[in-house]
Amino acid sequence: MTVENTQTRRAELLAIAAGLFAEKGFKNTTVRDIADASGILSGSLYHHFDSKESMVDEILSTFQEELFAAYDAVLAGDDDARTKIERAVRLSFEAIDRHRHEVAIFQNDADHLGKFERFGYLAERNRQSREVWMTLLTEGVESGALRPDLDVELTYRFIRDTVWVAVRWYRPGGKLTHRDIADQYLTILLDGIAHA
Amino acid sequence: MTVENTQTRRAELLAIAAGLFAEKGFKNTTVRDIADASGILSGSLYHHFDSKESMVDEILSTFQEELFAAYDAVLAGDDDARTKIERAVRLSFEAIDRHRHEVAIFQNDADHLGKFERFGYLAERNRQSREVWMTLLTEGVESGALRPDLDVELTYRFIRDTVWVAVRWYRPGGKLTHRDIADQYLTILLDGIAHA
DNA sequence: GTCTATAAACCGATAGAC
DNA sequence: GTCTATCGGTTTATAGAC
Repeated sequence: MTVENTQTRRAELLAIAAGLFAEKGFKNTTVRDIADASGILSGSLYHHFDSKESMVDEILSTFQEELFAAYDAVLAGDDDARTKIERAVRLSFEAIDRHRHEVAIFQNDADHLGKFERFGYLAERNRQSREVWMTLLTEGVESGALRPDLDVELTYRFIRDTVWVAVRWYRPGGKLTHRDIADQYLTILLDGIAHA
Repeated sequence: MTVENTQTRRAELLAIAAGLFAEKGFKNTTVRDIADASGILSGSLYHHFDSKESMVDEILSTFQEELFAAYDAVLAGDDDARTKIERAVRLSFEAIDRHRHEVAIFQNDADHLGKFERFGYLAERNRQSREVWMTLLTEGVESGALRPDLDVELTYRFIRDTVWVAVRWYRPGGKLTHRDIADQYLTILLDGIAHA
């Protein structure tokens, strides 16, 4: 088998594993589940990967690398504060659309996995995410785009939670695109649901 | 042992189990974990409960009964639409404060448990919750309290998600009380974060 | 009401044939 | 690259002594 096909097979297996991890949880997914879904036996998986842990490791680290590169691009841009916040929110919903398995795994299992040394980068990424949002929100308040009496820390948690938790019900190909949902969420977040 | 003490012991064991289920997840908590934390051996737990499943069943059903009685009281009241929405939100944060283990278990494990017949009432409670919020929001739009162009279905999901997901970081005795958090969340939800 | 002891099933992972 | 076969450990749950 060529190098290309080997890497393709590896990616295929990881995609199958990601779907199962997202659906059932990491601990609740057995290597036999992954092997069954892949049409091979459990022992054969160990030709491709060291362990079940190394599979979820590769899934999460690859995703996080791509996600944070996108956040960095927003931060480095020269848009005003409000536009940057909008871009960061839209980017997150796009990640849910394109990588919903990875987002779901991160949401459901990162806390537990993060306790092990091997997954220390997950906690580091959490800090990095907090820094991105706190920077954007503080800039927003200082520039007058956001209400001056805002509790920035609480607002950060509010945005983080509301955005990522949408992975629980969002399905690509549904009535609303990820762009529609981002629009609606931004309207509520910025202007509220009360009648003006 | 008296009936009172027997029931007290049962409640003690359930409280210990709830804490572990909330922290590590239902599947990831072993009966040995529960027994260890209770100061007895795993076999002894089966004198009190049929199975691990029946423990989480009792924990969740008891909590849901109390929670939905509270929602019903809000619906049955004669407050205006906006006040009812505020009361329902505050009530949810109070539930997170008083029953955070139960809320966490519901958030993390209800989807998976709900697939089994025994836990069919979880899906039924979800429908009931949706009905409560859809009623409140529709009433809010029709009375002019909420923006007329609101996507009610999406707003329902937004509120549901944002409220319950707070159980991930809220800890009683922290800097902010559950009342403080409800106030801030309602301000953001109703009026947004943008500068007027 | 708790303990001792253990059954029966399931889990992650390995060794070696093909 | 996959299969056969299996090891060692863990899990839920049970039976019976105390």
